[in-house]
Amino acid sequence: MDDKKKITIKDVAKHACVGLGTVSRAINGASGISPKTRKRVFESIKELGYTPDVIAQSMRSNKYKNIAFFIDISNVAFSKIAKGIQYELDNLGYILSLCDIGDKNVIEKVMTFMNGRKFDGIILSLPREDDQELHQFFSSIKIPIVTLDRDIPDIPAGITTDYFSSVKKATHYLLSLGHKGIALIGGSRHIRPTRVSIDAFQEAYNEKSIPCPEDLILEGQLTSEFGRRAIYDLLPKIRSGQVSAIFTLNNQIFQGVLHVLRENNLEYPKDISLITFEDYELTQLLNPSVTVIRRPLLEMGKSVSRILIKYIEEPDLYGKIAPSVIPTEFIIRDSCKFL
Amino acid sequence: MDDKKKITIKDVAKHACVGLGTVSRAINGASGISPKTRKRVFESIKELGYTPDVIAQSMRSNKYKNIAFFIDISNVAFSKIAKGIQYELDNLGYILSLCDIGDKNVIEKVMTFMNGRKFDGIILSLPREDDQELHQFFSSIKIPIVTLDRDIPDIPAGITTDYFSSVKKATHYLLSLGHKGIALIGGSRHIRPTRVSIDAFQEAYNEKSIPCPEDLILEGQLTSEFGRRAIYDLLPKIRSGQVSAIFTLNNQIFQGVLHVLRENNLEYPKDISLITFEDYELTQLLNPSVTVIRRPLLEMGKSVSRILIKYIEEPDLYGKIAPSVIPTEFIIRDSCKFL
DNA sequence: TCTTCAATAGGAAACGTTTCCATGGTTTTG
DNA sequence: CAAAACCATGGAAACGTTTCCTATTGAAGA
Repeated sequence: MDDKKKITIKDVAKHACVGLGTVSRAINGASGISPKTRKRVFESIKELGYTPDVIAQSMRSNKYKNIAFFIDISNVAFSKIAKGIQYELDNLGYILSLCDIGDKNVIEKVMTFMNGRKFDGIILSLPREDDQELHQFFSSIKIPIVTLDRDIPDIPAGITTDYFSSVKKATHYLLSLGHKGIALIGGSRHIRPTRVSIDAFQEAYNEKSIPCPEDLILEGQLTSEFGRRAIYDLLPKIRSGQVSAIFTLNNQIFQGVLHVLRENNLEYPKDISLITFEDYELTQLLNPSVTVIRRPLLEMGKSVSRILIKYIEEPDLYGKIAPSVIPTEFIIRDSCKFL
Repeated sequence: MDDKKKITIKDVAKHACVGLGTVSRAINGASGISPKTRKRVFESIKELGYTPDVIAQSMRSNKYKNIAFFIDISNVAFSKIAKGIQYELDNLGYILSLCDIGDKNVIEKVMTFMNGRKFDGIILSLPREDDQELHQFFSSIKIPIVTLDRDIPDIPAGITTDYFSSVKKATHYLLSLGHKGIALIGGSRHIRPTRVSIDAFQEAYNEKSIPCPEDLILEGQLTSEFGRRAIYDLLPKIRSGQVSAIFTLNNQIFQGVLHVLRENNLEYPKDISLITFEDYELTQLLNPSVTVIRRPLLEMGKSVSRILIKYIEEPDLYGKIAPSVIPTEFIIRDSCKFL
């Protein structure tokens, strides 16, 4: 009935007997308006049931209250990170728009997604750090961008997870159990988590003055396929006792490894010791349970959002805030045996 | 340098020596423009590197190319469904905006999320179907809404998963193995998947003329806490042999159950047989592997998106398209024993 | 050849805000 | 007490489109 016409700022102005600008100032909490008038305006707003039109607001102000998030949805970490991001953005009054870059043609996906759209900021978790085309594309965008655990030139990191200390601790743990032949299966050095983990792995060996078996550091992709292939190649060395432990750097690789071990009737920790990244239902409920490095995924999501929003609201700070360093945790369970 | 000013439709018009309306018509593929002119306009667009301003377009056209998706992010099904939705929306030129309603205050979350925002449509996966407040809120919204596997008055279902036949098949399977005391642990009857599953469960018993043990149908929430509590109460009956199989209706309940079984040194399938909903890394990699009912999550996401977009683009059809019926699959693995 | 009609084109108005500028009133200052 | 400074206020202009109305053109019909 009475909602046949949309209520606009003009109606509010008329109802409160003030000018357009005054209503706008009241809404935006701007200065240059007396408390008395502001109160009157809010009364009219309430009485008329007025809600600002966000599109019209965006049009004038170039603020969209909208954040784009690029990530590989297939990673188990995704859900919890997304939950953290959504939680925090909601608190701060922003919307989360999601783009999956789990499949091959990342640049194409990114470009069609961004095409003509308006966002206030971007959270980026790219599958590799050295893609020139992508780097160029994102450099050409003039809004705040932060990475989630990636080192990309010209794009500040929102958060940075401290893999180094836990990986070193985990490696020391294996060495102290008597393992010498530890195979490390990860992504590529072009991605921060893997790169840092490899460095820590090597340093752990060095600190114990044990030569690090470089040929057991297997770089590939963070997929179960790569996990399967890698472990398959290792089977002879496992059987000969040359390799007695496997350290996988993400859940997908871990799952691939586990599959092949099963197929070959190899049991852990009897035949092989296991450590992996990412603590989730699988590592907890497997029997025996699996020793892991845990990242606080929810907190990572919240943290990265907070930094991005700060950059958006204070553009002068852009790139000047040190990324939050997120601690990790080494959790010993039952998947490694004493040699 | 030359990008100090934004290129607008006016610049294109000037460059192509045509009027504003003509450029607009060209962009939107509208009629009333000759092929020759259209070509010239497109040349200018390309030459100037013009991209339409989506905000200004939205302002005039009331189209936003933006879909809101409400779901409990903590459910394992979420990732794959989201992947399917994002994939399809991307194809159709829409953006996916995500809102987590996994925590308690659903209505509050929904309202702050929607507050003043503009979407073309909504995909809804509510934690219960009988929340009056929510129902009222969504009824007051005048854009297309579809549910994901929920029966909610006045809101058409986008898809509907066929639980009935697989649950019946699964129950028959257990009965044929000699199990009589099967405990069914699910959510509440106020949610379609659980309701349909209970019906199928009962019918399976009836078809075999075996009295259905109504007291073993446990309704609660789809959480691991409820799973723990339910199984805990069942322990005496398991030990006495009164209950020999457990059928859990979602992954979170299943995980809770598994935890308690472990804590009590009960092994499956030796001490208890298990069947659960949702096929994922855990059910595949557990040893023994777990017999499951699988839903094609990716396809569910794609399907529901397609229907929603159809409703958006042809408003006359709203509510008139029968929801896609999504089949499920019963996969027998090693978690049930022959009594 | 003149009239009619359809197709194409141009551009003003409108969408609902924010921002800026001008105005008038009040307070401060010397 | 006059001048200066300040503040609240109203409203026009602008943001970049789409839509509608009007004008022009050329073809078809008589």
